[in-house]
Amino acid sequence: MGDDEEEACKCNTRLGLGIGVDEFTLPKCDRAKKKQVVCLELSIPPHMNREAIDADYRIEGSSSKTTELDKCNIEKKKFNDNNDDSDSNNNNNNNCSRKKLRLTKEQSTLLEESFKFHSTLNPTQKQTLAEKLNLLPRQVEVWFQNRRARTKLKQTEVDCEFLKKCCERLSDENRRLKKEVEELRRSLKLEQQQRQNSLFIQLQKAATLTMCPSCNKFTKVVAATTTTTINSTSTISANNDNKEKEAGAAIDVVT
DNA sequence: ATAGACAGCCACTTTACCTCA
DNA sequence: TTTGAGGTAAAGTGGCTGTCT
Repeated sequence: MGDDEEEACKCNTRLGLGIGVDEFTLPKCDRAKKKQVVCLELSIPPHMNREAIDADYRIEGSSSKTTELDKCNIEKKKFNDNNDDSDSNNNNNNNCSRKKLRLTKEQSTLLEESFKFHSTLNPTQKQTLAEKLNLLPRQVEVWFQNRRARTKLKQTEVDCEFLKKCCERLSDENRRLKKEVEELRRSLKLEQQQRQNSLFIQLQKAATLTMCPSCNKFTKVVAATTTTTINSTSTISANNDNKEKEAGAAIDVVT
């Protein structure tokens, strides 16, 4: 049992919450006793001191070309050198598997440039790029997948904005056309009303004329008392333009 | 022609890490 | 100085499709 393990047994700084027995998360001393515990693991792996963690968590900006995965492997190697126990090794693997890779600026730039050139990679290109960047081909592949997703998302946002603007423009146009239609309807209605009014007046005038069956002359009956005889050929014109004139004349006659 | 293995991609999700209030 | 929320990006997962045997 290593010193770290001993320390963990003496001073168990773990928070536990779980169901069943998790032998991997138990210190060896507890494992040996097969303690049944409920635990929430919140512990710093014994092989990682504070400096190691801090260094690992701040790769960006570092001039080192070493990747997280490499570091992980280094850590694994270190750990394996110090610990022969396979259970502890598994625990270490679990911790490393989800440590997040932070790409350096150089790596990001090179990946971006390759992406500009071709958004998908064939296996050879992937391998070459991975070697160039000191990354795993899988990491390059994942980066390209995520990059494609980001591009698509951005394009969707752009499209969405464009469609929104189109929609606004069409709504405005629709409102404008509706208004125009409404105005046209109103003026048409007014015109119709005016026509009806003038027709009505003409009809009224026509109703006041009677034709004498014997002499074929129109007689305008103004009132019960006064009548005037008008020559049909001269005063009744088919021409609508003259109707107003006639109406005026009729009024003169009436007086 | 068909079934199964496999690889690659995508959509969605999880997780580690960072920034900022 | 600490802390929690929210954002970002790497990585995990599952489904789909095309290719090969």
